[in-house]
Amino acid sequence: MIVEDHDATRDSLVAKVSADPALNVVADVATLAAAKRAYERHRPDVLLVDLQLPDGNGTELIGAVSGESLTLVISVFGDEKRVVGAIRAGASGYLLKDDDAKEVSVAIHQILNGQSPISPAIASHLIAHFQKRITSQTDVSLSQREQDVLMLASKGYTYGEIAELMNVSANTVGTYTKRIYTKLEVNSKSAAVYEARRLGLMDD
Amino acid sequence: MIVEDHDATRDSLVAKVSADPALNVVADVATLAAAKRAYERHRPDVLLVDLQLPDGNGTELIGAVSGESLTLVISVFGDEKRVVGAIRAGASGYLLKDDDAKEVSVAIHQILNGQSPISPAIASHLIAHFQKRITSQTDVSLSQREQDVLMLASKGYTYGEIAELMNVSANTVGTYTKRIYTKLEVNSKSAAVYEARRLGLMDD
DNA sequence: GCGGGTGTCACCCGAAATGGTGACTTGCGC
DNA sequence: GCGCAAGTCACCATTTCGGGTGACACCCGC
Repeated sequence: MIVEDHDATRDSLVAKVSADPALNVVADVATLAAAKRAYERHRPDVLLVDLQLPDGNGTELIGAVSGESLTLVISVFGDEKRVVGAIRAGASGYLLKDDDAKEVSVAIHQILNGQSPISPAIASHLIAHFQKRITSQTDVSLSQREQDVLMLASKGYTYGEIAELMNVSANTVGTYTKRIYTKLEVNSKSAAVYEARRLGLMDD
Repeated sequence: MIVEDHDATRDSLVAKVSADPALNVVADVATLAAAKRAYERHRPDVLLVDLQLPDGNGTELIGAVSGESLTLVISVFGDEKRVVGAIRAGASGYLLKDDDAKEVSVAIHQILNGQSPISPAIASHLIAHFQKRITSQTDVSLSQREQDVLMLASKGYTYGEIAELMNVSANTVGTYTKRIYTKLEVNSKSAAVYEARRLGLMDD
């Protein structure tokens, strides 16, 4: 199914997909509302969706069908917000319109095979998200025991419970905790957990 | 600079890159140790690196040069651990050897332009990481005020301070906090922060 | 219109955390 | 061998939190 408001582009997509004997276009629509109706009727395996629609945002549609159908975003826009939003919502691929849309049918097959076709210009945003914490890292590091304490604290254990789990005294846990606070420049467990995660200091 | 232990593959890469008049191979090596030496001597703009090297892991090299040079992984392996590790370490692109390595020079140019060429089979792992929380989400949701409280709590503010910042009474903050605990099934601020982040309930 | 979620506030108490200080040992680097 | 990070423990005062209970008002959906 194809969701794209620009008539010429939509027709072009329909043509490209139809050209592949293994693929079948069950519906092509221009608005979010029409897309929702058509989706219920046809339940397509894969949706090609444009993010910018006259009556709403394609991301919404992606979120709605996520888990039921696969979606491939085809957009002219490649800003970080849109990209991350679409991926978060459940998109399996993201192609820039001019860039790679020539080979839509290839991309569709890739998606059906569990792969994720992504234009290089788009992928850089995803990667940036992954690396954000790492690159902006300060030179703090937590010792093993400190990490252990933080990990357990983040799960809601009290000093006493952590002490038992680590086989040390509760006072020791207190000492570690204070050292963590000093290193991370915070003064509470919650802030420590937040900072540690933000800085990528916890191995999840 | 090219880091690849398999002779034939390395030669092939060198040939492909050299064929592009805009690119210049300053060094091609087969081991991690040689790579480190060559890196210091040449300081290349871009490194093509294989993850599997006889004397160590390519990810290590990526981490070492991260911030100074750009790296493109070219590997036969596409398992999640390796992919995420390499990206985390700072790689800007990741191509599967057979899959897309034909167009290495194109990929290098993309990288130099701030883009990130990634094989579809690889990208799916990154995307999976992004969506992990979303797909496995339970149906909890926090109200606006609850999110506000959590956000401030995660920065280390006490009930009293949060109350001031939100212009409500400290008791109210306590109420919100307890409601958060109930929803997330936790019983401390740190666990709440941890859970909320894990579930993607906080907009960072 | 009733129930439920949300927003708001209050009081109470015991448990827990925070903050400060001090101290001993081990191991590693210079 | 000295210094410093790390691991270990202790004591103490003050603050904060967690959990329980109760209350009232608003708004939205069924």
